[in-house]
Amino acid sequence: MGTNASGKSSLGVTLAKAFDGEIVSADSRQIYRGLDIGTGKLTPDEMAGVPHHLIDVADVSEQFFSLAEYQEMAYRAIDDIVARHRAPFMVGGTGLYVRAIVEGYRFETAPPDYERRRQLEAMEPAELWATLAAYDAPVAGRFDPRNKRRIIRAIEIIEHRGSYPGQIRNEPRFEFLQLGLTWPPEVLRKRIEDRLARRLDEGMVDEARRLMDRGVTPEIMDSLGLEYRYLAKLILGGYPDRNEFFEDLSRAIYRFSRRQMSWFSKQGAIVWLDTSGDYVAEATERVAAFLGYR
RNA sequence: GGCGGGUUGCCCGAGUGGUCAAAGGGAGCAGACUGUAAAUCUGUCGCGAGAGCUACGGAGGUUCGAACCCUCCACCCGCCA
Repeated sequence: MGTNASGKSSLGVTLAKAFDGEIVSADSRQIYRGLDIGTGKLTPDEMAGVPHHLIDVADVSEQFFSLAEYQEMAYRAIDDIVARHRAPFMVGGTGLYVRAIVEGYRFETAPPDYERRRQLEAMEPAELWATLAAYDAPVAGRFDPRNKRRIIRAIEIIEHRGSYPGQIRNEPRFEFLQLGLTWPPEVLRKRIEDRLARRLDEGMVDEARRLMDRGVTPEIMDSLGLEYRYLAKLILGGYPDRNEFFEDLSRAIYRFSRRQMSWFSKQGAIVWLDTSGDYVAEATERVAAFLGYR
């Protein structure tokens, strides 16, 4: 199995084609139907006959698509691919999704309680943290008092099962070859800007407008982050001109990709391809070796 | 030509005699994060290991002490002509 840490490109398709594989997307936004241009989904043509899984499997709504749901669906897809004697290729840059599969995260069964969350959400960070501390002071000490979202989840878990779990043992289910791509900062910037310009040409603004017309609220748009967050702001008149929008968004994407790097570079087993060389060839060799070809 | 306002660190912007290397924001850089992860959150941010050095348009001056007061110069901006 391979994973591509940054940039979609068609490396995944190329490899899947070469090794009789199928793709399992690890992209937290391509999960959603209707987010196409802004997430850079491949067109059927670009997929070149390679089956893609975990794309367009959820609707954008108030209820988020959780990591646990992702894991469950991904496991199912991978098992299915393997059962048909084909090779699964995970592709995508959502670090947490990749890790949940690669390391075999196990989750506390504490499903989100949207009602309760609304109440907690209304609290001030300090108050919220105090609530958690009242349940379990040592656990509260591990959380940043200002990070509401994570504290809310901790409270949710405690209220659901009575206590906060200690270290949960992972159960990796597969063996992985992990491949990653990186570029020098200036190159990365350039690629991001070019890609953004291309998406705009492809009608990204209209896509966002359509979503909003269809009832996706500005709050939800905002929670989707990056393109959709900034697009909503643009559509709602939050930008004096397109240039400022473009700069803001491309910077945000750049920052995000740095965060991705920060995440993946902790992933010890990842093989970073030399992007100044023929990385497609390098990737192909690595995969061949991993799969035991020659 | 006259009167008034302005010039602050990469950018925006606060600061009107000491506690100012200078609030705050942005950008940059680094990082955390096991049920929203393109999310959420944090640290750092003039140079130097340090003593210290360099900085608030420029040059002088007042003062024990100036980004803050005075003088001249430069540029920008309003109103009058």
